[in-house]
Amino acid sequence: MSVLQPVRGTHDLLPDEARRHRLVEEIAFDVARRYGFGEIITPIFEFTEVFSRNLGETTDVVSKEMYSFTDRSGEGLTLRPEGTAGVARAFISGGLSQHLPLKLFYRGPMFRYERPQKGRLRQFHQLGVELLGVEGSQADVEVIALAAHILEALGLKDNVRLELNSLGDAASRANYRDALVAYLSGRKDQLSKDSLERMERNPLRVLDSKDESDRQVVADAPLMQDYLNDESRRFFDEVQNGLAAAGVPVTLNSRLVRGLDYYCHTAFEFTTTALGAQGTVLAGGRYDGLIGQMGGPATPGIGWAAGIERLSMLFAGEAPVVRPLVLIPMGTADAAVGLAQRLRHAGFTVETGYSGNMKKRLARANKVNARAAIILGEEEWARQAVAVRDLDSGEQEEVPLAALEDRLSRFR
RNA sequence: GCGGGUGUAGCUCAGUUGGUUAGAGCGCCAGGUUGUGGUCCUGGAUGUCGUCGGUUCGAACCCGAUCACUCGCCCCA
Repeated sequence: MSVLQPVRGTHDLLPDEARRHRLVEEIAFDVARRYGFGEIITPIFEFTEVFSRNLGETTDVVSKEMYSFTDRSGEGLTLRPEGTAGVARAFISGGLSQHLPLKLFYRGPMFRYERPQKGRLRQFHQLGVELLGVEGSQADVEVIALAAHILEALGLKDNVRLELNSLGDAASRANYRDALVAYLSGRKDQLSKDSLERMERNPLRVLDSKDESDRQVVADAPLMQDYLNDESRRFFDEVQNGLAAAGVPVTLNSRLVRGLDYYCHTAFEFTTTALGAQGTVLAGGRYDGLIGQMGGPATPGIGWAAGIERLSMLFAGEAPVVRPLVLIPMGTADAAVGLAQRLRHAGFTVETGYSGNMKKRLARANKVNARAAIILGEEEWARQAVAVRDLDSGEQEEVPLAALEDRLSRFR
């Protein structure tokens, strides 16, 4: 351990990267607002049970990836590994069932103890949405259309593919699970050791295996869609029709499974091939049972989350930087301070150098991509004027102080 | 948690079969202009060669451990 290194799997977002990160967030939130979503900010840690009881005891996230600790009063707390459970908890704590349907947007750090890789960190950032209180498939359609819209706004439309599946309701899922286990049990000798474990913990995961032999077994396995009951079947059809109407292209993937237990019906992922082993950029699904299971009023919900670092790596756009004006005092330091404040209060972005002769100060102005330099020479100052130099054209003129804001307005 | 690769200036990277003061480009600083930038010229500073230990007369180079990054598995955003 070297104290001068960031903790494994954590990263500093240095100014250039921080700007991209914030821009991605803002683009996403801007689109979400158009769909009526408002921001919710919940704590980054919760009582451990908020996650351990609701994500599923056997899931990887709960069984081996949580940053859990005991605080000074002996409470078991956990740094949030995902956003939905905390939002659901806040929904209940805050009595928000009075405000359904509810559309929430969130963003912020998440924590999972995993082996870091490209696009996979121990502290990473997600943005996501939750739509609570709508039973019908319009909610699924709107939330997925919003996701597609955000990815499009980020210029990623051609880099991602939407994969969709239905996990059915609880009854359908249980039936299917039994059928799948029965099928797999007859072929244990052909399954990888990972998949034999999956059969015990979460049989649906076997469908997702990358092992060649597993894939051959899975190719002939029973399909979820054949086990959907009428209700689930109809719901899935509605979602597909709605997405078609919204103009969102879909790839059906009957092997798409979600990692957390609370999902039902709609499950989806936007995937890319540009991030190595980390193909998922944005993923989510419906979780009708979660809030009731947590002890709140039975409330359906659907949502998704996206990894901001992953989005940021794919995002080609440049975060705009305001071009400042640079003030250059020549033996007029106090006057420069006063003028800088005057211009900042008038809404200009003003930088002042801290040392050096004019040559150095102009060179630095260049480096910060300044639009213009305002030179406070003693002679001009005596005439109540300054020299204004356009750093793009090189043109320079003397401007009376009284007219300064006016003359500078074109450099805004 | 498992397996592979990598680790030399702020950045991108050279560094011959182990041999003495470890290099380049970019960037940075200074000067060429005691009130004028972006180009150009000149000069300068870079560094526990990831860390610790071992082999050797001698290690950036060989060996071991460790840390970090990276690729894949697991899993996921």
